[in-house]
Amino acid sequence: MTSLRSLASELGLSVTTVSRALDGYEDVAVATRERVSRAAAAAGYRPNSAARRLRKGSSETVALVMPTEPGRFYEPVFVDLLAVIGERLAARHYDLMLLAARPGAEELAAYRRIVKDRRADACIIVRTRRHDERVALLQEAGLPFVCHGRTETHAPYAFVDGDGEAGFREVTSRLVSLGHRRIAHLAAPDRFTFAELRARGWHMAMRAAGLADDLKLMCASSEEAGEQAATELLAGPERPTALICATDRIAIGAIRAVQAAGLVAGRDIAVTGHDNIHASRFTHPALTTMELEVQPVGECLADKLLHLIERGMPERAGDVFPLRQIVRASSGEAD
Amino acid sequence: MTSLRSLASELGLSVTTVSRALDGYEDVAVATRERVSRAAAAAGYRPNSAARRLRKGSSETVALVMPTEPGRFYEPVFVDLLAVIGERLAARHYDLMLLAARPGAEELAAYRRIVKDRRADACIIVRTRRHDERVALLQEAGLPFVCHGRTETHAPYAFVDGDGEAGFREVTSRLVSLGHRRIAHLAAPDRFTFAELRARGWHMAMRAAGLADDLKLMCASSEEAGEQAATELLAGPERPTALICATDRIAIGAIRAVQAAGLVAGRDIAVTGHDNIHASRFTHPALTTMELEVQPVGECLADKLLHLIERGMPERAGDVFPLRQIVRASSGEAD
DNA sequence: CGCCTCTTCCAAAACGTTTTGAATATTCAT
DNA sequence: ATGAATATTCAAAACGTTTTGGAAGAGGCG
Repeated sequence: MTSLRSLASELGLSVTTVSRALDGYEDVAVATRERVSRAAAAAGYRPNSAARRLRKGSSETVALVMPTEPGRFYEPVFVDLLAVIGERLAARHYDLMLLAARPGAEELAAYRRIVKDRRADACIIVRTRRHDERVALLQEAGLPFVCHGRTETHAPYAFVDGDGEAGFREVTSRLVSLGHRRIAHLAAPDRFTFAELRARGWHMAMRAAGLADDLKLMCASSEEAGEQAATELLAGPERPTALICATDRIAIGAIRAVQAAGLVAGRDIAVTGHDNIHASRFTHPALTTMELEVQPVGECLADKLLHLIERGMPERAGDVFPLRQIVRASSGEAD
Repeated sequence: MTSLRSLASELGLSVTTVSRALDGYEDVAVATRERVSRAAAAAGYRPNSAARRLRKGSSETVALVMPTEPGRFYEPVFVDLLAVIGERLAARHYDLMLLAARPGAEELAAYRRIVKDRRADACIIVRTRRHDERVALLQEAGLPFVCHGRTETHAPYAFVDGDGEAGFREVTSRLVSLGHRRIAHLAAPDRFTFAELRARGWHMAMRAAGLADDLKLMCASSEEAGEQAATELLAGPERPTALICATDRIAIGAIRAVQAAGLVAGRDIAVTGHDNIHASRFTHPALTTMELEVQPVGECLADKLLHLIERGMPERAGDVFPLRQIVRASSGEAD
């Protein structure tokens, strides 16, 4: 392990000069700077991170606390997101630290530790909620963070999100133009911002079409909850002809409910979801859904994070990405 | 942020004594030790990790390099595994660092950096291959590591794995006892150890039953590859009556191939997989498969890692966990 | 009392950087 | 030639911990 000192003695320079040369300071002669850079590159020198962190008081690390709800199902896309972010951060010599904590007290304690011990220079918040204590905590502590998803707060904050509202407006309008009139929405729990936004999209499209937007039921994002909620809607006085579901998991449950009612999804009743999870390709009929592309989102998130750490709040604090609509058989649009 | 120094001056002791008291050294009076512990607990003191790392020369970090093959599909279970491991490590004040790198040169470079800069005290190797350069590299470097999955090496090494061989023996025998005679195996690429082991299980069960074990095709672990390989087998001279697939993704493709051939999976042809991925519940018919429980595996892996770091190779270097068989309709066993 | 052993504590060094404040050359204007 | 300004370089301090190598005091023994 080459240290600054060995480099310095090898070059006949002081440690100070070598350090400043590598950091590109103006007060070291150009010739020296180049000589040092060459020697450092040749030796494969990388500053000792512990020493650097100790001295600078920063950790060159980004933390991500995973909310590990028991039995929670993670979309594979989450891993891809981690990969994209990790790669982007690594290119700038930042580490990605992963913590796991159950939402609630344990989760907040994890964030507090990060803040107090300065374990990380910034945080990534995922599965953002409408009223999010994590956001409040980090804002108060002044620790940079970027949300994957939006929250409701006064203070400006950085986020990256998919345009769920537009996405659900679009799918709703499509079904309206196919002749559907009783279009129901199976919403996710409204503590999550994404659930609120998707519901809003459906509401807006329904009103724009002059249709009643009261066929709405809220349920957890699981197949079981979706099946139960859909069953309830199908048994109601005004049976809907379409079920717009907040997530694919809910939609998969809804398809089962439709089958159980002796109906055929995609023919008698249109069903749509959101996420394009792997399973959505293999339901019967295959699920019409929409998805957020992971690569640009991950890169945007990482870039915002770096900007936030090194240069403060970026010009555009929040970025909303369009969703890609994926039309399959379950929505009865195929012809 | 309370430092050792502030604690010391508050207690009227030297920094040395406080440090040693907290580390439980014998050469500090019991009374003092307790007084210090109490004060530290009250102040919520945690040693500055950068300083600690710098001084001790260890990083108190475990690294996991994700192989990010382009378009690679991650099972959600991978995230759960991360969560379990992360939690277990956190309890012992170890951080989990996540790196992303494409298999090959980039991946090895990542490991080399970890070794050279001592970025981590240990590594976790996932998706272990039969001839694994990562294993060789870490063994040579003397950096502790635990594999998720097995490899082929002379030197002893630590691993945690599912008993794919027994699992595939079992499912094969079950089908034999149902009357199947031409049972094919759709194997995953044999550079992965798991593929080899699962194939071996199938081989052994077939031979034990006195059946020919030549109906075997290798393909990538994707729906497309599975479909193509199954189509080929189904078109062969001796059409198999059962397709034992190395992974659920292959099996899902196989089910499609069966349908495309005008046959019914679970009635005309039995299909089975491995992994119990989310989608396996929603194929038609639902897929018979097997799974490795993530909680005990993750905990075992983390414990091995900690043992390796702090006390060297554990008594039992490798642990093989039984697989849970999940019988659904696709194997025609349901009646 | 002198010597030794234990017990308990501590000052100082060390880990490898970055940063501060200053010293030493060099150049330029007068 | 002299002083000021500028361009380079560097020694030393600092970051907060752990570890080394004693020191001071208490107690026991001859």
